[in-house]
Amino acid sequence: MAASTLTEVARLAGVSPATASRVLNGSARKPGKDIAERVRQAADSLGYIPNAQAQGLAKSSSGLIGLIVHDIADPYFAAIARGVQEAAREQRKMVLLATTGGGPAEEKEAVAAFAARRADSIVIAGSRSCRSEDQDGNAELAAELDRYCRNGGQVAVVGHPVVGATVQEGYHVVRVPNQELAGQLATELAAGWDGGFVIVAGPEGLLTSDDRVRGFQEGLERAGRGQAEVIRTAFNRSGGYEAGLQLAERIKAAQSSATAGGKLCIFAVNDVMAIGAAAALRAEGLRIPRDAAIAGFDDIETLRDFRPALSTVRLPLEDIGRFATRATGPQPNGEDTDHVHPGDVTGEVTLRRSTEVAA
Amino acid sequence: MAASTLTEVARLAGVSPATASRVLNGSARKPGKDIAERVRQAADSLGYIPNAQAQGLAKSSSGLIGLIVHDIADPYFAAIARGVQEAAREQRKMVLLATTGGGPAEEKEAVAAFAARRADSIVIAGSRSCRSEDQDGNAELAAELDRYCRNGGQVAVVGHPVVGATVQEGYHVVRVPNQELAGQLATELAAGWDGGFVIVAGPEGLLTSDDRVRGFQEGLERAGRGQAEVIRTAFNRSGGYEAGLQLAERIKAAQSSATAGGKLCIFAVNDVMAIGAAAALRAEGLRIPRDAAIAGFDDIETLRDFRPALSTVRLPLEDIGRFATRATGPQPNGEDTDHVHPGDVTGEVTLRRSTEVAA
DNA sequence: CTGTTAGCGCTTTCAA
DNA sequence: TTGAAAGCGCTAACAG
Repeated sequence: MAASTLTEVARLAGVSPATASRVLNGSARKPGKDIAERVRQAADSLGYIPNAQAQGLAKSSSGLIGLIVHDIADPYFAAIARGVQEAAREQRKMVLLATTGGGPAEEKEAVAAFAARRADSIVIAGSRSCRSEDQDGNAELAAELDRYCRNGGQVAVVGHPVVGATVQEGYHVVRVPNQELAGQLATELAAGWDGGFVIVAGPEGLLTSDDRVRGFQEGLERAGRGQAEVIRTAFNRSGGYEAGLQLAERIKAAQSSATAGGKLCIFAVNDVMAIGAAAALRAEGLRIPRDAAIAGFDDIETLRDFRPALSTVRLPLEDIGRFATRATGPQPNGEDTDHVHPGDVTGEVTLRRSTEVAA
Repeated sequence: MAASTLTEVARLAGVSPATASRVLNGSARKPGKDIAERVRQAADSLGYIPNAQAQGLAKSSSGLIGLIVHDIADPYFAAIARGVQEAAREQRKMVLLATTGGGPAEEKEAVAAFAARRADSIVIAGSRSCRSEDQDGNAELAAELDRYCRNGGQVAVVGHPVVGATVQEGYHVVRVPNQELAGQLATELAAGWDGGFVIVAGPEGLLTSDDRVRGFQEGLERAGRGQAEVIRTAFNRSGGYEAGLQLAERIKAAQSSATAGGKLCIFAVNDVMAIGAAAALRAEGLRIPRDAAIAGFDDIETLRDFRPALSTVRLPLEDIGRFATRATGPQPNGEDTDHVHPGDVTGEVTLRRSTEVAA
């Protein structure tokens, strides 16, 4: 009743398990054609499926790639996951998924679980945090990762290195030029906007958010504008919504007062927050871009049909996942390929309706 | 350098591996407190992480749940995946992800891969197809699943049973009342709409799509309306977009002709298609609901901020994933709980702006 | 309660 | 080229 084993196949074919193994799985040595055929027949007459656990045990490698995300239902992570999945398929590996909600403690657990499963590599997506409350967690995570690498594991992190992680072999970082791109966005926005700016950001210490804020401020400065006010809130839709509510008040107040001069351009540090903010403004009876302009970051695919179309920075999310995964995989076998960066992440400022000045 | 083993821990603690195993992993028997402490200390002084592969081999079970989706970046699947992930965590298992693009052949491969890894259970999301081209694939998939179940695997399918699968122990189906709900949607829509209806559907043979079409037609009939025309296209955004382009032509023609009487209400069999169709109409200069009404199905979370708000049928996607996963898990240990359905999937018609008749 | 002894299914030297 | 044997790390009978 139980799945049949290599030994059974071997017996049926009248050969040793060793030979059967050599035939059925890729071995350096090639058994005789006749024998090979017999084994293969026996194998599929028994419906033989190799036991990956046993193989893994014997070879001490599992063909598994661990992926850590905050939330797989978040389109940002889902897009990255797709890329990871594709790259995994290229390497003929399977992906193990862990959802952590973003806490380093859970991430550490996920790494340990992956290590236990002897995952060949681990991809960590999702912003790092350097808040003091996360300090211990980060340290533990770093330690766990360290150990994993020391035992031969490969890890790739999207965005920033894990805070406190020792640089070492097997540890890759796929850098995302959040700061530069946010700067560009600010520059381009400033060129067509003479009102004020306000930034809707995630909690201080969230590295991705901080980078984008910093970059945006720099861009503003380069454009000869003053620093924008920063509103800190949750790094998700509802955070954006709350901030939007606040801003709506303010905008309406400004409109009714005689001061009504410069309109506000809101930069939310990611698309999902931007959508939340936009929803709040709309709920308060404001229109975009008539009453306020708004821009996001990421260019989430599912959100592209949103109207007014959201100005944002396109990030090649799927590629990011792919690159990260490839970085942990076997070295490409091409010759000149090893000093070519396997993938430099670049983004693109994409201005759309949501930040157009009224005609 | 390599991860340390149970044997090493045991040696350091001065006990037998068996004892070490008993204290470190949940065994029925409890070793003495003093000994237990020694072992535990040894374990974390060595940074011991149990080798799940070895455990799996020995216990012949892996703590893995395989999840099969068409595309993890599709918000529909991402939402289900989140539910699966949560339920997996409840069962202290990890999820293995396979993305198939929807073909039964790939699905079969995924099942085989899961079987090779000795996944404890498999959850298959994504519409079944009964198109003739998929017939062979379905048969093979069914056979693979069969074998998997016979070897003690648990499988849950979302929506419909795999075409041709023999009903048997360990095979669960989480039914989704697509047809009924589509019927209700049609009824409610018909109550407030006196124009015509047209259905934008996926390819014939896609069971989910077919159910929704059938249900909608029935609802129309019950409301004393004639059958709606069905436009077949791809079961995704671009399918919706194409259909939308066609319809836009038609609508504009009707508007310019004197006939301009009944407006069109478009029912797209899923939200993503609906959004695509809406985008096409908009691109052609039409407005919703002024020039046409439109409704979808699923109530995808990310799409709720879309304007005009999309009328749709809310499906508890996350619960669906959860239920499916739970169905494959250990029986709940409560007493009366076993004749209580672990989860009946129900949906809810949700009418919003996109189908409002102009005031 | 603890230790000993076999495996789980496969790969891989090492001989033949 | 093939087979025999040892072992990957852990669990589970069975003894002690």
